[in-house]
Amino acid sequence: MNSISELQDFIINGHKHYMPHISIDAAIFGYHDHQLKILLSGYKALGGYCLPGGYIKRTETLDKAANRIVAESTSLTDLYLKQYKTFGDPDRIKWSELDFEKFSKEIGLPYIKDSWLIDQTISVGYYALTDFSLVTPKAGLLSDSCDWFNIDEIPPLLYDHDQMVKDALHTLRTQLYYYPIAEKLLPAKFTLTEIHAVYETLLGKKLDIRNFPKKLVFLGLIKKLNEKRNIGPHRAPFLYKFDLKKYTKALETGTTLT
Amino acid sequence: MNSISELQDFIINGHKHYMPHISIDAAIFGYHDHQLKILLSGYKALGGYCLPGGYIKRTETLDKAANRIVAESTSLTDLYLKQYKTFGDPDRIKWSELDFEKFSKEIGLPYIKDSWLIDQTISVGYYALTDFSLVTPKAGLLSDSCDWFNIDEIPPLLYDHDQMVKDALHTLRTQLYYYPIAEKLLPAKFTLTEIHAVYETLLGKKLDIRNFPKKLVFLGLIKKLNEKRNIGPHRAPFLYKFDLKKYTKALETGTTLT
DNA sequence: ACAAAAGTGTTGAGAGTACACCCATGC
DNA sequence: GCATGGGTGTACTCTCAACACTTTTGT
Repeated sequence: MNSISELQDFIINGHKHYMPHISIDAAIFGYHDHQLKILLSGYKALGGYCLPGGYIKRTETLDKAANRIVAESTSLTDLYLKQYKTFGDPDRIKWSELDFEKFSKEIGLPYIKDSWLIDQTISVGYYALTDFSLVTPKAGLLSDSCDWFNIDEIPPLLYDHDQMVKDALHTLRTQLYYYPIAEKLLPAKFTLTEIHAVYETLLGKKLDIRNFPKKLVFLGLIKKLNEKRNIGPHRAPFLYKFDLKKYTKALETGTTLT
Repeated sequence: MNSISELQDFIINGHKHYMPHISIDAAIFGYHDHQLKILLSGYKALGGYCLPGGYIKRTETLDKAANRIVAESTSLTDLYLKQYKTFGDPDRIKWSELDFEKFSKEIGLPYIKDSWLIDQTISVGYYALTDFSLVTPKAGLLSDSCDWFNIDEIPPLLYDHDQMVKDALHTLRTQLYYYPIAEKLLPAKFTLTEIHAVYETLLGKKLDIRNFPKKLVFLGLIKKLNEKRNIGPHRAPFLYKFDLKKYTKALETGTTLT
């Protein structure tokens, strides 16, 4: 947690710089070596975990805000963040004055009436994917911790964040063949075995190793290079790279139907 | 436009019932007899057209708010409204105090300082499809008119609403084979010719009449019935109906990939 | 019998799926 | 020469796209 004075300023003056009632929550998935994790922020005062989130500055686009918010909990700056859904049920976040008073006490601040943080909040959901071994999570302004959790060992989350994770994962899996989501997970040049492991782990199922490269090359996602990597005692595998030109072209035209 | 007192109350007290900084804008597409239109609200004071929109009550879910807002400009209550994207660039709506003062003057109201309507607004985009011959558009609280426009005769819209329409239409077209979007356009039992015309018009291109029914039946969207309709001097066509069970099943499982 | 609309069948090309064996390398 | 991991090819099925003629019905 940051300094008390910084926090106090945020609570008192935040509405001058941030828009009230609207937040961004980010489902950051982390892959490494056959493992899929997700980044969760812990809030002692609230007694639970959430997706890392934050408010939108009045000068920012949504995408920029999402990037900044993620950078604040990960120090990552070039993620491929994608908006997937906006959540706005009136009971999704129930911060009453009472809760806020309690919260203020917990974090050792005087209770400030009519804070801009009170009241319901609509949240724009973003997701991204990164290599969790390269990330040192850090707590945000309001949160006490930020850590990687295995995707199938997620504790029950606060508010509607369970649903957010579920929707984000579903979107991620659906879009894995159409957007360069996995690009940040792999080195610029990678082997089939590596990307195969990524896709199997993300989708949570086995993919036939013989059909897999055919499909990806056919879709234009990856390109075979004329280089091999030396991996010691075994046959040297060919290297591949993402072919982002084709991705973006496909994005513009959209799905076409006869 | 509604009564001045109602409007004044909305401007002064709206923030008690509605959330500031967040709106919903709806791209309502209308089909009838080979024509595709879109519903636009006219604002004299702003000198232009927008998608019909509104604010979210503090007690509503987003979906409910979208339905209410649409009902306010169409009297339609059972649309299949779908959230497609949230728009939040800081310069997308530039209502400064000055603009608002001018607007107040135009509509014949005293200028109210620090209105909750000032300031930037993030907007959640929804779209839907209906039969425009069944709809009598009506102006909303703030707008002066509401009318159907042919899809290729849309005037340049205010703010970023051109982009909103473009994105909505793209989403609509992409999802036409996977969600029951067109269901409200056709009677419960319809002929191939009818649904064929709908799909051609919505997608803006010719669809081979011989392949078309094969595809729709294969996807499980429609089901052939054992009935015909008498259409006078011609061969009686078979009737079909939407098979919503399969739709919803497909929705839950999501796109699965090998 | 004719005008108007409905309906249908085949073929070739390309993508998806399932399946099992050989290759290269370092020790 | 063997252990380890890398890499590929074929056959079947299914979907997609392109294409034009026959059937029904009322007048």
